[in-house]
Amino acid sequence: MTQKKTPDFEQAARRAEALRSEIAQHNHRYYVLDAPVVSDAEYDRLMNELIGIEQAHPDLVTPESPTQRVGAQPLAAFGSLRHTVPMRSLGNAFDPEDIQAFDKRVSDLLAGAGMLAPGGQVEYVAELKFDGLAVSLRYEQGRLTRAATRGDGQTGEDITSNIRTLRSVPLKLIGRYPDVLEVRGEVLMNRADFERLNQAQQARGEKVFVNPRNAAAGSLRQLDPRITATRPLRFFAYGWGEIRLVNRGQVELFLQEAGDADMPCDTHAGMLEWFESLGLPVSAERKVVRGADGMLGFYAAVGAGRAGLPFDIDGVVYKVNELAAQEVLGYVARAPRYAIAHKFPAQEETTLLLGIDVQVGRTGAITPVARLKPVFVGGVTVTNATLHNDDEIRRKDVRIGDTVVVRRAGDVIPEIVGPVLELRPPDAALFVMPSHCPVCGSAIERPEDEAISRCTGGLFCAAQRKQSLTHAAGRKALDIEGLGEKLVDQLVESGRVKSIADLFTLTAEEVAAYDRMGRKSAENLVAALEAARKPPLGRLLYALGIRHVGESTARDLALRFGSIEAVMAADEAALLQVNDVGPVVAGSILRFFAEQHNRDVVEALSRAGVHAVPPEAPSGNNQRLAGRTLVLTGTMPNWTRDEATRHILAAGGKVSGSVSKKTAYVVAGEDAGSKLAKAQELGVPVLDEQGLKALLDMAD
DNA sequence: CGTCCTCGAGTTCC
DNA sequence: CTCGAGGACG
Repeated sequence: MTQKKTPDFEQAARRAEALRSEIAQHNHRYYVLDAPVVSDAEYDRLMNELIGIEQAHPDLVTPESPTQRVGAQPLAAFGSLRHTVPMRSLGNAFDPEDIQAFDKRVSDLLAGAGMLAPGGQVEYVAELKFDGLAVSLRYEQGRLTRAATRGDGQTGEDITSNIRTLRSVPLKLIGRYPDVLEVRGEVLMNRADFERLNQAQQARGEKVFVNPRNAAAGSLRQLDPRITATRPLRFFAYGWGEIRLVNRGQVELFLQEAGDADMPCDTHAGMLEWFESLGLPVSAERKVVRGADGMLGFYAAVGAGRAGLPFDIDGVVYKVNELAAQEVLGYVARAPRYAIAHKFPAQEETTLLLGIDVQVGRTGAITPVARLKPVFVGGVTVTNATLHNDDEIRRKDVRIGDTVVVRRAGDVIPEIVGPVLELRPPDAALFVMPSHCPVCGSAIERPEDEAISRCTGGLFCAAQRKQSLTHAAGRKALDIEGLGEKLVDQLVESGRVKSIADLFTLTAEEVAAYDRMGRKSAENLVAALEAARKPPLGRLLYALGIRHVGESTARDLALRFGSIEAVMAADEAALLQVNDVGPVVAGSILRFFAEQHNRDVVEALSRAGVHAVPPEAPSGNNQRLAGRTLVLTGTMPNWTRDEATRHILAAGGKVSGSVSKKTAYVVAGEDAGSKLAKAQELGVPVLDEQGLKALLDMAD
């Protein structure tokens, strides 16, 4: 084989060029238009063919070849790059009033400049505000030459070789591109890709990322572009810095002369379309709107569809559409006057972890609780967050003094997501589980195979005594209204109340003597106690707080045994007959009633006039739900969850908390959550309140 | 013995 | 709501 095969070489060159253009087109279709026309396998085949040709003819390799995305060697450090046009930040708005004020300011200024007819409405482009990293890409003669992070707005880090690995970023523009184009946009990661990346990181024992934003930032700040190449990063263009247009090859024009006939467009919306025609990815979630109402409408629509987006956003952005109008409005300090960011209430914030205290639960469970520097997140101020247990703290690697990310996800309960390691002070302290209960001084033990540490003090521990009283007074137990935490504290500390039974000997006079208790509330409490003297047996059993006996098991025990004496007399074999009672639960019940002080409480309750009502045998008429399990989710228009539960139980059905194949129906109300999705996934029939009533033959 | 289902327990803020 | 773990079932 000789090398002098000119026709061969030319054929290879043509083929290589054709392949590059085809691969670039597929990239464009896949990453920009989101409409691929070839399979991954076919794409790989094209790529492999190109690699083959380039290996045979190294002269044919060009910097824009898709094989060269990961060409550069690892860097020792990032260089810095100065932005020719600064990357500015935007003013922030949080309320509708802020937006109305913004619209008024813009309208007044434009009307003053004669650019808006009296009473006319300003046109804006509304876009998403991505929760990623702002970057600037510089194209010269259509070729990607430089890429930089935002940095301080004047100077950023040179991340050119990392940006080149993003397949959604074209290495070469298509169509009628200008001499120089600086594109501003955002690099981000889809939530699903972020989850997958973290799983892989964990499996390899490498550090996991706190959120998609941090993952994107970490990926972009890799000194080795080969690592960046493996990370699923996306890019969206939304603005520009320097633009140099060539007018018949001679005259240089800058954006500051927008409105000039040689600009390819005279609106922001037109500019975004132009970007698309150059092969740059632009988010389709954008809209031209008019006035404050138009902006707020977009905000509401995006807010409603937010969970359905594949990536995180922290709000929306409005920009005056006319470029000439933007120019008139100009800048104030560092932010443009023609644009504003309308932020969603943050769902994640960072704050300082001041300390970790422990709480003692009803069963003695010791729960570490994070004390946080108060932080406003998702509409409320958060100061505490549970850390669950030792393992959890170690898994998340949070230390006292850390700056931590706090989240209030879909639900209400705040959660510590993880520490921001870059901000960890050198003296950050590890949490140490105390060896003795902070309340009663008893030893804290953690069984070999369990995650929870427990105070061994039992009811000797004031904390456990208080918690068990609160539990017994709860809505699902004896339902004693007016017995709040403050009063329980006082009753226990004064020694007046040692067990549930003592509650029923309280008089209004006595209660009124305690702090913050008026005559009236004391009487209300005594009345509530009176009403609680005839609880259904299941509720009384639940109120006792036997380990592993919850609401549902207590009800099953009541159904089988009919009286508390019968439960106390039952042996293991008898207990095992009950639904959901196995050796562990049976052992727990036997041990509970073997304790003399627990038998004493039952006895004292009876003397205080508390007599449980045996459960009615299921009434024969209307047992249409017998043996069926239903799951409730969301808020129903008329019934509360408890009411619906009662009706279902009365019809012989069961209510469970989780959806599975065995679930007969899911009853979904307003704001139904993940359970509805699960039901649809498993093909479980879904009812609304009307449907449930029809099922119960109670339709109104 | 393994897998799936369900129950229990703990939790924040207003 | 979510996690962990006990129980039921194949």
